Amino acid sequence: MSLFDQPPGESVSVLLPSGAPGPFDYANGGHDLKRGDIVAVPLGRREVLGVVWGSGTGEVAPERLKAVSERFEVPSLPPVLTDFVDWMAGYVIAPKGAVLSLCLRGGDALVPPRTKTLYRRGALEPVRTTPQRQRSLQAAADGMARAPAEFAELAGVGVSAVKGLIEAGALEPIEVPVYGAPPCPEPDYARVTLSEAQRTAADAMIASLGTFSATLLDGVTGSGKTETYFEAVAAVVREGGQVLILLPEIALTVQFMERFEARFGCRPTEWHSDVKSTDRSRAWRQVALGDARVVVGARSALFLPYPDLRLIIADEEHDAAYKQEDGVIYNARDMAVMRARMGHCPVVLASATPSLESWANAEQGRYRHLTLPARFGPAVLPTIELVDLRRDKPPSQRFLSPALEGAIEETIARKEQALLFLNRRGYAPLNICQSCGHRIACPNCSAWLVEHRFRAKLACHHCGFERPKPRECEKCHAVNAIASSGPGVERIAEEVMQLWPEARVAIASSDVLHGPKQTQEALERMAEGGIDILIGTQIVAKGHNFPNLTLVGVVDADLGLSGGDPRARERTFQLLHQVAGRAGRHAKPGRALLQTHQPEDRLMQAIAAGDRDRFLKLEATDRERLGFPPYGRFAALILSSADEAAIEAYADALARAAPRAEGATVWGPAPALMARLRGRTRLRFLVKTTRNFRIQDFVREWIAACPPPNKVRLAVDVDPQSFI
DNA sequence: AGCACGCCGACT
DNA sequence: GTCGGCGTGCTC
Repeated sequence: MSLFDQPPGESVSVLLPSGAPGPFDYANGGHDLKRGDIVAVPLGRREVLGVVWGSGTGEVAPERLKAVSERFEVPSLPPVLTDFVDWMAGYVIAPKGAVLSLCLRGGDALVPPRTKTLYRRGALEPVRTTPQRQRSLQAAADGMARAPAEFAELAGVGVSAVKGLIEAGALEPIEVPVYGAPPCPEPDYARVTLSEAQRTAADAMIASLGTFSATLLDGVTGSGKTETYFEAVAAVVREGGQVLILLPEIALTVQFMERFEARFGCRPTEWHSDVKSTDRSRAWRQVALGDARVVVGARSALFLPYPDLRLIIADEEHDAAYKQEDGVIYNARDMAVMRARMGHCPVVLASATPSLESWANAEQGRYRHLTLPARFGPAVLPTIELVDLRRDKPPSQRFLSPALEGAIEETIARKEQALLFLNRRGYAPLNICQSCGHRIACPNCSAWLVEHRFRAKLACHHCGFERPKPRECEKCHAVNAIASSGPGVERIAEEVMQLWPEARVAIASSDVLHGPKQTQEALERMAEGGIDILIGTQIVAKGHNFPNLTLVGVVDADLGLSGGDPRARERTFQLLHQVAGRAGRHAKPGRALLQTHQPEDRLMQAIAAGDRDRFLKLEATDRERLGFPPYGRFAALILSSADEAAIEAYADALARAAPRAEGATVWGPAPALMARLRGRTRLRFLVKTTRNFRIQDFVREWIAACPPPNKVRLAVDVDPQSFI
């Protein structure tokens, strides 16, 4: 696949990573080109980047072809990556160019790196020798290339003595890139003692190297999943291959890097959208050259040009953040499985609360299932209790039940820490006029405006619209009648500060903490005991270890339970499990209180009983009965337009054009989850098919029969997160 | 994606 | 009389 049959002088097909269609044919311009080569080509009156994709299609007459203008002096995209782009574009139903663009986010990696001149021992002997020259040549005897000043220092001579040897040709210059290979992780840097279960799991992963397989590494928080898969990482590094470790979000990388360094003696190559452009281009190049041995990154790290990838790990595989929701819509965890398959290497999916898909795959034997049962070290699992809000009611306009309030009181009296979890930013999610019932909504989106009292604003969490809180109702003009309804983290903080004025209280949400660095700092402050009561959104749910945290209170465990979306239930379970697991991770026993209106729901029962598998089994049974994933397949078509008439006309046409096929059902058009977003109307079709149905072919055929008009944007979401 | 071409409103 | 709004269409 890497070489063409054609002699030079023939045409090549070039894929453009822009929104332009393509690929386009070009004359090869005298360059020796093969698939994966990165080139510059003329397009219209511009010069754009492209990647050679194959031999010319011949669709355009040879005399009308323009020629490739330049072949960049960078490593080509490896065949496995170009093949992966082809496959993925077909799977997610996106233009190939759009998928290719994910592979070329290497900043300025295409500009050859700057070089510096170093010197090493040359062939010539100096005509005259002096003691200084002697010592300098001794220093150079090891053959290493160094800067003149380094030789001078090493030999204890002046720089001019070294310059003399350069002049005489005894030291010869070589050009080296300003940055060389990154430090290589040392497989045996730190001594690790693994439990028997960890050892068994690690050995199984190591034994699987060299061919494709998928493994679910399943272990409760603190069971030592990371140490376990680090053993497989070490094995690959020992053999000289590359490893990719995917994390669902960049906030987790900060802590992960330190952990990796403690185990391997140096930091891995980091890759995510927050990595600055110089570092990006360096990383891209080091990966392409095979010098970067271990890459830790978010979704986009999957598209780096690894020439020798031998292991992929997707940590926290259940995390919804693996799903890219705009541009090319894909789930990086699923794509990682296919990337591993195409690269003939194993993929390890790690989680304490596996996604139902991965769990079912493991149950059915498609994935290897490695379980780490016990908590590692002295800690015990927290006891989880349900607080029935129907009986244990908070006082009016308050949100902490007497039971939770009492537990917090005891905790801070013992000088221990409490975490209150509420996955809702701001002060109040809704503002209602008490006189007429009017609710203040976003003018651009179908969403209520959320009150942010610290900033004294009402804000839309979807488009960024902001306004001050009005004194007068815009509908009935009643004055001072707008009441805040429901709690956000700010409101819980207010309640906590009233109840315990002397306690040190902090809020952790994305409004307060800007970026991974600030988040890390705040969570370190918590870990060091600088906070008594932390009130946080899901930002606090993951990854961090708080030794003195013994109480977790979930203010509203029912959030995400209404609406009947099975995936939302699954996510609620994962989040509650994760957040409850924050309590008592060290020597002190922990306790979690979940405030709920539906303690009899099997989700709540399973959480309280710590019976994850029973929950998964029951949910799986439901999904199987309904033909929902993983027992069936979904694809969503999302139409959006600023023009109401245009979108409705197109939705009608699409509905009429829907192909009929045994095993496929089309629902819609229905208002999308956010029926209005940023001033655009959104409608959604949902295709549901049986498990082995070729859903992509169905959707492609449908769209081809009825392409969207100019004013309407159509996005296809294969395997959507939401089933309703 | 860019960038041109083209066909209608308010300006020196 | 033109300058410029952005809808439509093309780029090998």
